Amino acid sequence: MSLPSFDPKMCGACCGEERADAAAHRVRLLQVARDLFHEHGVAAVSMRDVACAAGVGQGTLYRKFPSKGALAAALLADAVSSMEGRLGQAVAAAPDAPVDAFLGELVRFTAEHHELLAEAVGALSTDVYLGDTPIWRWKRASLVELLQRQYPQASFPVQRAAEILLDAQRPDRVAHAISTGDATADQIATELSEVARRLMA
Amino acid sequence: MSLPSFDPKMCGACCGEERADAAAHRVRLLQVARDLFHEHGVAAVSMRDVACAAGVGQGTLYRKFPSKGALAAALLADAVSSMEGRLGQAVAAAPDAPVDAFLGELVRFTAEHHELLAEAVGALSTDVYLGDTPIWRWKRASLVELLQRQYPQASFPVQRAAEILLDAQRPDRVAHAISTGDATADQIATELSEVARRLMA
DNA sequence: TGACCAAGCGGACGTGTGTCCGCATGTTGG
DNA sequence: CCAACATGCGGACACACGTCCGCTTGGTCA
Repeated sequence: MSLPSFDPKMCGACCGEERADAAAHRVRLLQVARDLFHEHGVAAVSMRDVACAAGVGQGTLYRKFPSKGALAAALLADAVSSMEGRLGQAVAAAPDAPVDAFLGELVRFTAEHHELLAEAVGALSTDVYLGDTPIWRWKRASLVELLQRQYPQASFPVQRAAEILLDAQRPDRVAHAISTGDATADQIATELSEVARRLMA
Repeated sequence: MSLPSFDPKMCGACCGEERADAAAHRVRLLQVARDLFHEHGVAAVSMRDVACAAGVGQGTLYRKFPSKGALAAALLADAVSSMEGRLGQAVAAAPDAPVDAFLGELVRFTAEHHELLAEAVGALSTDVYLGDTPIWRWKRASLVELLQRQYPQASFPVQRAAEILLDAQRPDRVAHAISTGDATADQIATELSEVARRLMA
């Protein structure tokens, strides 16, 4: 019984094969976007900036990444993959409290990548409700799995518990709390563990 | 000991007196915006549309309402005021379970005005974290008040409990759940009451 | 009543996201 | 090696939000 794994392809490429030069453009675009976002902040960098800095036209950029949110999601995909490793270790290190370990990793992840996360959810169409992003689904599935493992006899619906725990760490709120010194990532994670315990008791 | 009251002026007008014609423009703009939003949906109506339909220039519209979010907030202000009435009655009718009554009203409110709510929070600057809107502060203050009343000996921080309960009814999620038939407003409210009870127990 | 002035007005403008279509180029079969 | 063609490219374009500044007009005071 293992955690659901995250498929980066859900975020980046579309279907079909890419021409060799197109693939090169893709990696350069990701690289340039990562650098620019890191240097100036996500909100301050326009899609035009990214395209120019990479030496391609806007159309090319939008062909690879249909929106700024998709670009952010593609950048997040790497981070998620690397988190999966730490996550496995953390869960293995605390076999009787996997939820707490997971929430710890997740809050840190949220705090570190809150700008990209905000961009990734904010740019979706309004029919699909905003949280419904591949990364979010992966988080929820993992959390459901761990909640069931840690609280096998819970009397509260696990799906909803997972959603509540995820909504309680909205990127903007986490970032705000940490930047103003109201709380540290670890404090937030501990608090969420407590919420989980009370919900699932 | 009474609930905090919501001040509509926090959402609409700026300071100072308005010239007579300007006040007339304000009410016409609100009227026109309400109608257009109702007819075509908030997202499909541009600020230019509103200004044109009201027969004024964009500058005039933006003078009254500095952003589309502010316009949405001004429209919400009425709804909040009218909700305050029902809220008082609901709380009075259930003196020993005011939190549950409040959550019921709130979820219905969220479901009904989710488009305006999304617009009102989505259009804020990114320094201030997104939830920090007058309406949201009013909701949290009221909920804190009622939580303390219903659960005077809680062992969980009331502020955080209130925030969790509010984040758990994100407009997009509530609207999505209801429109797909996953849940009714009353079911969501009941579930949230249960969350409150478990958190505050 | 008339002149003065600040408050108000309106649309041109700047910047951002995302679309479109004619043109270039990598790829493949002969 | 060359031709033909699909894939990819790039920038002009459409449209949105929000700003700015010169002109207009309601209100007031002599």
